[in-house]
Amino acid sequence: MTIKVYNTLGRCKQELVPLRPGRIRMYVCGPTVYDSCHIGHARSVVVFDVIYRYLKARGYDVYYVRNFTDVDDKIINRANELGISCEALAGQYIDEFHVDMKAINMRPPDMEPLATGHISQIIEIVGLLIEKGYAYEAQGDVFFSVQKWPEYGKLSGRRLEDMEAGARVEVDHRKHSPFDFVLWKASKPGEPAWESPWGKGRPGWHIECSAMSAQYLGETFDIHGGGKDLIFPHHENEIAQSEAAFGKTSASYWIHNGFININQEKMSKSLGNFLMIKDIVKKWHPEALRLFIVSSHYRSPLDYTRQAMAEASASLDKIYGLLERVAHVFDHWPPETEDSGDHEKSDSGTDLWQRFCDAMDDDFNTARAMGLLFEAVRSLNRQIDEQGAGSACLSPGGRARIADMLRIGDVLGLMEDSPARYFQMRKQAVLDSQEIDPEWIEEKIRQRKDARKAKDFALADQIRDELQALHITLEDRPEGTIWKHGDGKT
RNA sequence: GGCGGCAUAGCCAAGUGGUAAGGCAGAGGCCUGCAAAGCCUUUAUUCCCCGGUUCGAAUCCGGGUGCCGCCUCCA
Repeated sequence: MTIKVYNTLGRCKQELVPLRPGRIRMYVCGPTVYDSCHIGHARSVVVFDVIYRYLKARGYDVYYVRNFTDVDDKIINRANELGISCEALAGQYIDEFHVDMKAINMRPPDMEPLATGHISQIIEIVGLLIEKGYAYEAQGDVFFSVQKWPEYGKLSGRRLEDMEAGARVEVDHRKHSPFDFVLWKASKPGEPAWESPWGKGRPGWHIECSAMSAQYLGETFDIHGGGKDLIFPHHENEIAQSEAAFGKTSASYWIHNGFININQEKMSKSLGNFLMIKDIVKKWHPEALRLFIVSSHYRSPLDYTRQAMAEASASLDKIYGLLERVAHVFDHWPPETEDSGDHEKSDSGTDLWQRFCDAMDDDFNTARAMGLLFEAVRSLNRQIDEQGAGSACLSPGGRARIADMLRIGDVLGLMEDSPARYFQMRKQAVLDSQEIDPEWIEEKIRQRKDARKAKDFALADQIRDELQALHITLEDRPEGTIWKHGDGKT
């Protein structure tokens, strides 16, 4: 079984062949830390988190690096506006980023380097590029000369001539070509600055990634990822400078995730429709956000709407509803499911994990994987129905299927809560949003129970309707009545 | 102007040559005092349009239409 990935470099699916068997080195462009993380960051970060988890689940030794860009124009501008130092601003948003990542169940990368921690490596690469004739200095700035690099444009599929024909191009007469980009920037007074052979300055945007990826993963590594928008110019420039400096291939596979729109509009400052991760997780379970993201293919555009999130949330309820039944059957969570180990087909034939791998091997097709997951949910619900409540065990096939489901959850970052905790959280959200005392609900349930006992169904139904209007749904179970969050329909 | 992508049921979304996954919503049924949850059945003779290739196309080719992204900071 081989994994196929869509490589932006070449624009086709290719077999994933690691540079060294069994080992994968991947680098993903992290955020520029000058503001809070929005849902677009969430998608990128979730997509690569799932890829990371999957490769590990498939037995690869993975080393995953995601950087922070902690020096650039936006940070400087913002810090000046706020009257604080760049370090303080960056530090604040790095901390916030970590809080957000934890909230959405991200596995931390193996390394999270800072651009400012790698100035000497950056200076070294810039020097190398000048030495080799790919870069030139002009009044303290150092530019990369795109005309000296014949392969410039190979990632984004652009040709210099085409771009020059139509693009709006800044006029900087020191540049040999309008598309030359800055490797090292002379600092203005008050800006962060480091000593360099070209005077006091700071790194350009792209060079940091060349320096950090080379340092932690080697000059050639396996996977380089990021958002689609980074293809040009960021990754195009990065690939040019890295390959020119080191004289070898940079990354084998370039993976780019698609964008998220909000109600079919691009997120933008002017529309004021930026959705921050910290706000989303206040309203929804973090796994609902993850499920929303993995429900479509990572390269497709994704439209965020309230309804789409509500559907993702309902889907998650369905999954946890099954887990709750499983917990009840086993009287235990997590259930004691003897892991089927090599996951060969058991008697009743669970090849769920294998089919999941088939989907994921095809360019990380998580949408197809979700279909499999829901089929498994249905089949397990059916099995539990057929056995009847109180039955203490599930067939070996059922147990293996549950084990597979949880294993899939480990990859997608779903089903990581216990069902009890999950529904408790959902209930708590109802209580908090309406300032309801749970004891009051219990009292209502007792009143309804008495009414039902007395066959006063009119009263019983009236109580239930009253609760339903408050988004509280009752379920009469053999062992008694429980309540769950509901949609408020009466 | 250049480069690239997308168009599948009411909505979301898989499916790259062999006869349309899955979720939500809807309808009917089982269960229930009635519900809820769960299960079962059902909902696209058809995949934007027009041609072509093929025994066979949502899938390949040509043309058209409509959306969208990038080319400037952006995940």
